[in-house]
Amino acid sequence: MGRITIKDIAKLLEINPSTVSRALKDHPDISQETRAKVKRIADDLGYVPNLQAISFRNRKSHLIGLILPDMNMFFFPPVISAIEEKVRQEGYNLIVLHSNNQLEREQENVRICQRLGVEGLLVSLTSESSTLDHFTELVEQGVPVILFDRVKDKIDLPTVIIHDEAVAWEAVSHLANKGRKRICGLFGDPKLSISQLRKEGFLKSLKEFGLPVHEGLLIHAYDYNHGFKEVDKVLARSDWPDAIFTMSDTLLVGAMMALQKYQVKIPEEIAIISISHGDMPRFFNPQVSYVQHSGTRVGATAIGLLFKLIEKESIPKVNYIGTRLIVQEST
Amino acid sequence: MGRITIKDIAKLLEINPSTVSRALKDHPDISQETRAKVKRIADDLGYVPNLQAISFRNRKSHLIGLILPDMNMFFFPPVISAIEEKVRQEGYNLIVLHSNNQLEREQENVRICQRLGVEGLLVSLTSESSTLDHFTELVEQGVPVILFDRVKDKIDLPTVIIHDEAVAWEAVSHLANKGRKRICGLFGDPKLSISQLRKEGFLKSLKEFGLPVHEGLLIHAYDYNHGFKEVDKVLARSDWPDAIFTMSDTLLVGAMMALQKYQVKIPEEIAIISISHGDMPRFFNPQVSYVQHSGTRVGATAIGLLFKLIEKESIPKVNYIGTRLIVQEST
DNA sequence: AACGAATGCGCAAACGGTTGCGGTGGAAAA
DNA sequence: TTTTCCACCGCAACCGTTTGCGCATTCGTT
Repeated sequence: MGRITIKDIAKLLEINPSTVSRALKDHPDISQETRAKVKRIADDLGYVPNLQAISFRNRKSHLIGLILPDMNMFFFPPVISAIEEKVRQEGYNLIVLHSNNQLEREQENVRICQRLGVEGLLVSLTSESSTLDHFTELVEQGVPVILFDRVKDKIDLPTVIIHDEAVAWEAVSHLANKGRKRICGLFGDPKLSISQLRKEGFLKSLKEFGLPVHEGLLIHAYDYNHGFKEVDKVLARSDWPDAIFTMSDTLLVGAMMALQKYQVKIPEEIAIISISHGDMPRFFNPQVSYVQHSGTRVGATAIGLLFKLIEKESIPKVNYIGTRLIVQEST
Repeated sequence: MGRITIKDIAKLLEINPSTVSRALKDHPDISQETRAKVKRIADDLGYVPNLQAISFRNRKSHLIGLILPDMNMFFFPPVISAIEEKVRQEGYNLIVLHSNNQLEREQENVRICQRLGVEGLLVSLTSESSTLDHFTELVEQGVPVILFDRVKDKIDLPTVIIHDEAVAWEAVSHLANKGRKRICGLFGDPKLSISQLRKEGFLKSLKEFGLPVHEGLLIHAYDYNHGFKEVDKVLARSDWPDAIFTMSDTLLVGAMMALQKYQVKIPEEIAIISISHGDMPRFFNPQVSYVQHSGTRVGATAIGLLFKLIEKESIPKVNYIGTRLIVQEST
C-alpha cells in the first residue's frame, strides 16, 4: 500500500473520514474514546497528513518565497539562515530562488511563486530590475511582498535596508578623521541603488572634509577579481591613495588582494575600511575596520515584517537596520 | 474576484472545464479554434494554473528537498546554486532546510519533506546523525534520497563524495615532498566521517614519509575562531611546526589568522595547504595552495543522480567527485 | 412524562484540475 | 440512402481533507 490516508483509517475503524479528521485535531464533537482509537491507529499505520491536499483544500500553501539575485557567499548565507529559522517557527516552508542577476530570471521566479501560491515573498532585486511590473499581479492578489537590501526607491513596496548613504559616510569620515586625504572608493554595480547611495555618502563625506574627488579613484567593480584588477591598476601608478573604502566584502577581498600583491603596509601606507557582514575583515592581517551590516538582522527583520503583513498588520514603508562601526586597533 | 480558475474561463465561454483544460495543453481532441479562444481569454484574464491543485490531483509535488547541516559560507552557497539551477531546468522547485547541526532538526526536516511530498531528497548530514532511521520511511515510500559531502559509511543510501582520504593524503604529501617534516593538521568535528577520513589520509601520508605524529599537532576545531585559538596555542610555544594542513576553508581561515598574528613568514617558516572550495586561498598573501573541492560539482552531480533515480534509472552506490591540486608559486 | 439541550457522529459538497469514456453531428465511404 | 468514422466536446468521477449541516441518541429539567 502506498501512503496511508484518512480514508484508510476510517475504513479500518468503520467510521466516517470526517470523524477521523476531527478526531485527529481534537475537535470537541468527537468523544475522547474515538479520538484515542483514531490516534492510535493513525500512529500504528504511520499516517502522514497529505500537505498537498490540505493546502489545496484550505487554499493556502504555507510557503514563503525568497528570491535572491545571486548567491553572494558573504551576505546571503546568514540572510537565508535567519529567514528559514523564523519561517519554520511559524510552521511555514521556504522556497529559495535565484535570479542569477537577470531580470528575466527574476520575473520567472515571481511567476513560479505565484503558481506555487506562496503566501509571502521576500526579494532582493537584480541590478537589471528597473521596472517592477512583475510584482503587481501578485500584490493585487493580496500576497505581501517585501524588498530587502537590493531595492529600488520610488516604488511602493515595503523595504528593509540599511541607511546606505549614512553608513558609507560614516566609514569614509572615519578615514578622513584619521587624516587620510586621498581616498579611493570601490563600489558595486552602478545600476544598484546600494551602489549609488553608498557612493553618495562617500562623496558627501569627502566634500564635508574638503577633500578632492579623484575620478580615477572612484571605481565600480562586479566581483572580487574585477575589484582586484581595478585596484591593481591604481597601485601600478605612483600616486597611490592613502586610504581605500570598499562598499562590500566582495570588494574588500579584491582590494586586499591587490594591496597584498604590492606589499602595501596597512594602514601606514594605505588604510582600508569596508562595509561588511563582519567575518571577512577579521581574516586579514592587520584586521580591517568596517561598518557592520548584519545579514542576520536584515533577514530576521524582513521575515518578521512579512509575517506581520500576512497577519494583516500594517508596517512602515521603509525599515532601517542598525549598523555599527567596528574599529580595529590597527586603523 | 480572486484568482482566475479554469472554471471561470469555462463559464465565460460556455464550455466545459475539461475542454478548457485540454485546450490549454493543446490536446488534439480540441479544435484549433477553441484552443485559440480559450488561450486568449486565459491570457486576458491572467489565468495562472493552481500548482497546488495540479500537484494534488497528480499526486506529485514537483518539489525537491535539500537538507543542509548548516550554512557554511564557503561550501554550501555554490552547492545550492548548482542544485537550484538543475532543479528549475527540470521544472521542479527546491525546498532548502537547515538542521543547525542537530539530529533532531534533521529528523524534523525529513518529516517536513515527507509531508510536503517531495519527490527526491538531497542531504548533507549533521555530525550527530549516527542513526539514519528517519529516512527509512521515506525511502520505503519510494522517494529517492542521496547523501553528499557529509555522509555516513555503512549505510545503504547512495552518496556523492570526494575521496577524502586520498585528497588529504595528496595535500599532505605535497608538503612532505617539499621537505616539511613537522606537519600540523587541522580537522573538523571528529564525529564527521569527512574529518575521520581526511585525518586518516593525513596520517597515512606522514607514515609513508616516515614523519612522526605529534599529538599536539593533531587538532580538531569546530569553527574558525576555534581553529584560530588552537593554532594560536601551538604558535605560543617554541616548537613550531614547519607546515600546516587544514581540511576546510573554515579551518584555513582560523589557521591564517593565527599565522598572521605571529607574523609567520609563509611558506618560509611555515607552509600551509588546505582542502578548499577555491576562493579563500586566493584571498591571502601569499596565496595558499589547496586541493580544490568544488561545491558546484558536488551539487550538480548529486542533483543529476537524484533525477536519474527519479527516472527509475539505477546509479552507483558511491560517487566520487574529482579534485585538483592547485599549487601557488609561493609554496 | 414530555420537552429541550447537549453529545457524537455521518452525509455530502467543496477546493481546481484532469481524464476515461461516452455522445453528437457532420462528412466520407459503401 | 445507409453505414462508418472521426473530429470535437461534455459528463462525471477522482485526488485527500475539511466543514456546515443535520440526524440520532442520551441526558438533564420542569
